[in-house]
Amino acid sequence: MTNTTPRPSFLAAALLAWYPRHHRDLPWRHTRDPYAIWLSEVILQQTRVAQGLPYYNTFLAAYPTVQELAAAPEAEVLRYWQGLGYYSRARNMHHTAQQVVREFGGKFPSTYAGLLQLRGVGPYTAAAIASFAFDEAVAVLDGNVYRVLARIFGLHSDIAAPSSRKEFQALADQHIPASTPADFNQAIMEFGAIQCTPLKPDCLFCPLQSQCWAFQHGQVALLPVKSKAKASRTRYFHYFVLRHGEQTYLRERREKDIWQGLYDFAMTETTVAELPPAELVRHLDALGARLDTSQAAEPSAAYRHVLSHQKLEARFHPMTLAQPLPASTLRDLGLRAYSADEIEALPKPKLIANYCSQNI
DNA sequence: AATCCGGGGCA
DNA sequence: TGCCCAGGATT
Repeated sequence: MTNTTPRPSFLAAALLAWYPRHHRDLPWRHTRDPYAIWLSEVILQQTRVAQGLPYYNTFLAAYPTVQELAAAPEAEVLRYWQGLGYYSRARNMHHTAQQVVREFGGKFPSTYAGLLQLRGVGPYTAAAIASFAFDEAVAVLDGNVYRVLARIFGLHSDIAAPSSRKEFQALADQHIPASTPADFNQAIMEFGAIQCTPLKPDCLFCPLQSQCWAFQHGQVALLPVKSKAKASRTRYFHYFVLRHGEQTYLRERREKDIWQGLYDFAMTETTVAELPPAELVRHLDALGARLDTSQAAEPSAAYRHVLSHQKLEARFHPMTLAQPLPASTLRDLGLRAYSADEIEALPKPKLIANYCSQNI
């Protein structure tokens, strides 16, 4: 009888030897609870560990179980997510939590295919949960894995192109050991995050140096190949910070745009930096805003805020109202008056939270 | 296949 | 200040 257990590939063997000696001690590596693993993986989408770690702890303390997350109001969930960005992640998580509770009796699907059906769970997250929580042998493919594979095997396909996905996935699937899929997935991502970094990788002390195509060919800095994103557009936001007494008016952003579900002020947008004074007057008029004095409504300096795909330049026009805004305005624009404490509790974009912390 | 969706770290 | 990083949904 011959031994049919496949020998681990050089890649798996090297990574599995490297991992125990170098990995970081992170809280989600001490649990097999698919809920906690799911939370950590969604937070870590497009987010570094250092940035996501405090959110993970706070979020898990607020919602220790999927039932508690499902029962929470969406605005509260978004408030915990405030500052983390890509807010659809939080909205999708909330939706999925409710689905898991209602349809699956509070238990997560236990297979890659089942997990993939959940909103906000794509190939990466499904593979991560399936392997970490359920030991399914499905290889994760994140930015770290792309980089490690591209360098080790000298793959020059553009990793930004969806078509290269198959090629990298096939390679990863070929190397993941059926016996320890979770360790392999953790190891290859951690190796990319710590050793085989985007800039200045530690090739000198790399256990894979002798078998790394990029190192052997002096092309480490050239791999992976990744096409650049196109230049982003600039948008100019003009916010009307309307106050009456101790109250300030805000509204929930419902339109299909950035920051859906978060709160900001009444505003208008222009394609040039300046808002002509006549336009300002026209907008205030349309709001039915009766100002307290003939104040010149001096706008704030520009707050610049850079997203990956847009550059925002925001000016704030603080105004004191002589009377509350008319009910028709509140209805039409979705505005509501809030106290300072209530504003603190609302989920807001970083830009607005910054402004409020200095001015409200 | 292309585009949209935040924010932070580092040189 | 500019450059780099990184999954999923939508169209």
